Amino acid sequence: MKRSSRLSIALHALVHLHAQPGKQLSSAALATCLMTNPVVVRRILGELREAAIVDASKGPNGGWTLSRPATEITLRDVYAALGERMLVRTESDPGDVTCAIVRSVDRVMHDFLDDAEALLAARLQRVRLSDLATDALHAGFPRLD
Amino acid sequence: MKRSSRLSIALHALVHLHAQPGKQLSSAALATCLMTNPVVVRRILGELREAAIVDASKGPNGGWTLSRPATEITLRDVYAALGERMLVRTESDPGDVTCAIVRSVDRVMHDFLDDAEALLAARLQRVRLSDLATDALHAGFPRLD
DNA sequence: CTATATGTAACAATAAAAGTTACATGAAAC
DNA sequence: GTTTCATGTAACTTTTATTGTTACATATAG
Repeated sequence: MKRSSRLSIALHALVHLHAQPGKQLSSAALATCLMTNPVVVRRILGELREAAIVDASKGPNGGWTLSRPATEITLRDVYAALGERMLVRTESDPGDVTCAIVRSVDRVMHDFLDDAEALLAARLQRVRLSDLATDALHAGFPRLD
Repeated sequence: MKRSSRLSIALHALVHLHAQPGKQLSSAALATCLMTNPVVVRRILGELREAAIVDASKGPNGGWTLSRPATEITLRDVYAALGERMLVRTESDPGDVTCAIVRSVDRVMHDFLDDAEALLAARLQRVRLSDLATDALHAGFPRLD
């Protein structure tokens, strides 16, 4: 599989959970839907559980459910829960930081990326999980601007 | 070395070129500064050459120079020349696109990232190479907002 | 012609991400 | 209580992307 599909997998799983409200979906069942491994599902949803986005229950008929309505889950919540950076951080060689130019480049890029990251987060916050689910049927999607 | 340091290396090299105007710096010399390999320098600067940001000349006393003043080179130019995506594209399993949910997630994320990418490019355009170079000496840096 | 630079292909090494196996833990059903 | 079926997690393997390296062709100044 390609790089950084975690967010994609997470969203896909969440939409599946939303599509079957009240039902507990097991990691194995989700793994089949997502064409991946149950452990991968547990790893990713485990992070969402810590962020109180989903709940997990063990034992027979156990599995995953949404902790709250899909209208109250934004993509920012999911993004933050995964602790990922959507922005690729540009990094210099650690042995290279004695050079003033390198430090300057790093500092400027760091500031820029922090700034951009906040901007992205604000935009992600405008998209709700329910928007995603709706979009699976209709083409309409809230404009970002 | 860490992931995606190409932009960082490119900027570092460009500032070095700017710091010694008129002088031709060889890939080997730059590689020493950047703590990397001459071939890596050639690969990266080669892309900048195609974008008419730097010039290369062969033979003795050959090397790299800026094609135009550092005040006329923006970070967007460099970024675009490298053909990189600062935003990590979220990708789904190719065998999975028959699922309406996956396609929906992919479409929404694709739209979102395109949108965000344009936003980032606009911001990068405000930063000139000369700003970076100046920053290597002074702490002042143009505010982004 | 020679020395020295870029240009590039081919390959090796490294690092990050995902996939897999194995097993411990917990909760419901009987 | 014991059986069953789920999550939780550690350890390891596989895969992929990136970077580093070697080798050599090409061009150019002197």
